[in-house]
Amino acid sequence: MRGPWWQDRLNDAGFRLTNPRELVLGILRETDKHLSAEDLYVKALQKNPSIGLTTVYRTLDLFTQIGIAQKFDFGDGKARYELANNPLKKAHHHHMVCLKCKSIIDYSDFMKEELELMKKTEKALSKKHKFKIMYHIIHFYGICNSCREGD
Amino acid sequence: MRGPWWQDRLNDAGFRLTNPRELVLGILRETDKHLSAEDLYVKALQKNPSIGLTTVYRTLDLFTQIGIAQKFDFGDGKARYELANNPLKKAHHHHMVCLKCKSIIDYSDFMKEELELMKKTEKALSKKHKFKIMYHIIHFYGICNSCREGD
DNA sequence: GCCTTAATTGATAATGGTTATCATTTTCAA
DNA sequence: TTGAAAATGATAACCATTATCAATTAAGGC
Repeated sequence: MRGPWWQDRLNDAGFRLTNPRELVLGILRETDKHLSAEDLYVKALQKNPSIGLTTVYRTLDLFTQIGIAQKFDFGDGKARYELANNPLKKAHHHHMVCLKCKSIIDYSDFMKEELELMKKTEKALSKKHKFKIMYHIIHFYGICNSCREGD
Repeated sequence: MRGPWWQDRLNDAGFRLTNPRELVLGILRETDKHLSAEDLYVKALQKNPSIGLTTVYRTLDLFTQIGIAQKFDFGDGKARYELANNPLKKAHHHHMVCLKCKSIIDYSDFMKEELELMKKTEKALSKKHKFKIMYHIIHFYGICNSCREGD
């Protein structure tokens, strides 16, 4: 019997869909933001006061490795996570990060062209390096408008 | 009087080209690897035993903000740095990162198409969001060949 | 050159996100 | 039901990075 895609993904990779994992997954599915491990832990506590921070970290790491979630680093010292196929998110998007204030802007311009190119590249790289690619990330780094004015 | 590009970049941004900065820059220019702050510090110590780790961090941050260097996070807990225009490096390249062992593969396939697309995107985003873009990053995340076999 | 002021530096301590450890609990299959 | 393996959670430890602050250095005006 096949379940929802994330369950299949877990099972196929040889892992169990446990309560804590389901909980974290549920939170990821409900938001359209980039949540940190701490963010997720706090939200998880509200639904299950016995969950541990370590488990949240472990779960996020697992999700990332099997392609359920994506891990981001925006340079502010803590990692952020997003569900890979988030129904609430604009289908596919990327990020612009301010090197000063670490603010993040999502954008989704030129996605069609970009997706094509990425798909092509991904295919070639997978083959060439025998690499199982889970996801890709594109970041533009620079200085945002308000930080420039502050000079 | 204009000096080399990095000096101009510093001056134009209102900063001085000091000894520690010149030292860090020299090390970045001599390598084709992704060095961590610690790596750079150790190398710097050999040439100037009085340099401080804090200064290395500060210098790298400064270089990143004014576009002399690029900062990378490959998920192993420490940031890496590369010179923006490194004569030793393959002109333009990107990275594939293993989510398990954190190994990094540089690649430079499809660079022509990619550069075109990025340039176009960059232009549009800069204008739309009044964002001064210093550099972009493309990462493919997945599981490398040897980590897959280890399953 | 000398002086003034601001920029820069470096030693140290503190911060804080993440991971290691390990005993306990849960899950799945026999 | 039962036993082995997987998963969990509390705690301690780790370690990259940043804050602090007194000391040093650089640049421009005189």
